[in-house]
Amino acid sequence: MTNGSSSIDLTFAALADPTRRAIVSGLRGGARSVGDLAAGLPVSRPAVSQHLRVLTDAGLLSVEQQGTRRMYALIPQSVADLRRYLDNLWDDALAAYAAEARRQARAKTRSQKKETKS
Amino acid sequence: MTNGSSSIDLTFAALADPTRRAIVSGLRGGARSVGDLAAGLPVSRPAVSQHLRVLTDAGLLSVEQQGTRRMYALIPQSVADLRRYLDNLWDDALAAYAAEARRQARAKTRSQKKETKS
DNA sequence: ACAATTGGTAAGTCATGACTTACGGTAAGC
DNA sequence: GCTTACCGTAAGTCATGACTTACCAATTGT
Repeated sequence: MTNGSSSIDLTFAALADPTRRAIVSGLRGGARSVGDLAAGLPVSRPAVSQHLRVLTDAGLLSVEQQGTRRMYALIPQSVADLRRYLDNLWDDALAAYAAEARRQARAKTRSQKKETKS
Repeated sequence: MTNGSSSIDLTFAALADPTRRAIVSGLRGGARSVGDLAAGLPVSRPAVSQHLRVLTDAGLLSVEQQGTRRMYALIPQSVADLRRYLDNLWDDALAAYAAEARRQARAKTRSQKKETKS
């Protein structure tokens, strides 16, 4: 249990690329076809296909064949998983931060007593 | 307002690397020195220094010089920012998902009526 | 059957970045 | 003052991955 970053690993790697985050943002309004997505991006359609592959492998997108087109859509659950990962990080960081604040407060009090004494 | 990914961009890029996420995880319990962090990682100390630079530039970590050592700590606020980004993504994706579910339900109803009729 | 639309795959190029060793610089201890 | 501990930076190597063009497969409509 050193870290449970099996699927989280793929997710972060997928969202690291700006073009892929643009694709994800473009899918916030619902499912879209590959050509449709590529039309709004500064890269070629094959490049978009490759990005969609990465995002799908990471479990972020779902595909559905509709005639000759393939409709890609965001999977809300995957975003929820990422959120949970950050929630844990946030809780721990906050706790550590609070503990450190208390520690510094104690140290300050001690040094003040010391000054008063000397 | 096409996208507000100025700082979010650096954050995602920073967290894309597994070693850097390991560093962040190592800091969940509080501040630690460079050598201390490097001792628990499979890379050299200079490599850790470089990672710490990236994480600090992304606004994820803070540094504090203590004698000859430099203590790095997680900044909770940065994690909170990331969380907000995902919250927006999650809300939109959920709404689109729900809308799509309704659309499919309508389409199914129509096709069933059609079948009944024919 | 055939042409057109749509999109995935292959092969190759090129930039980015993660890592190493070597070095320099600063603060504590003798 | 000199050594020791700690750490950032420089320079160079090497793997990864993002992108391109070219090609191929599948579906739709005439």
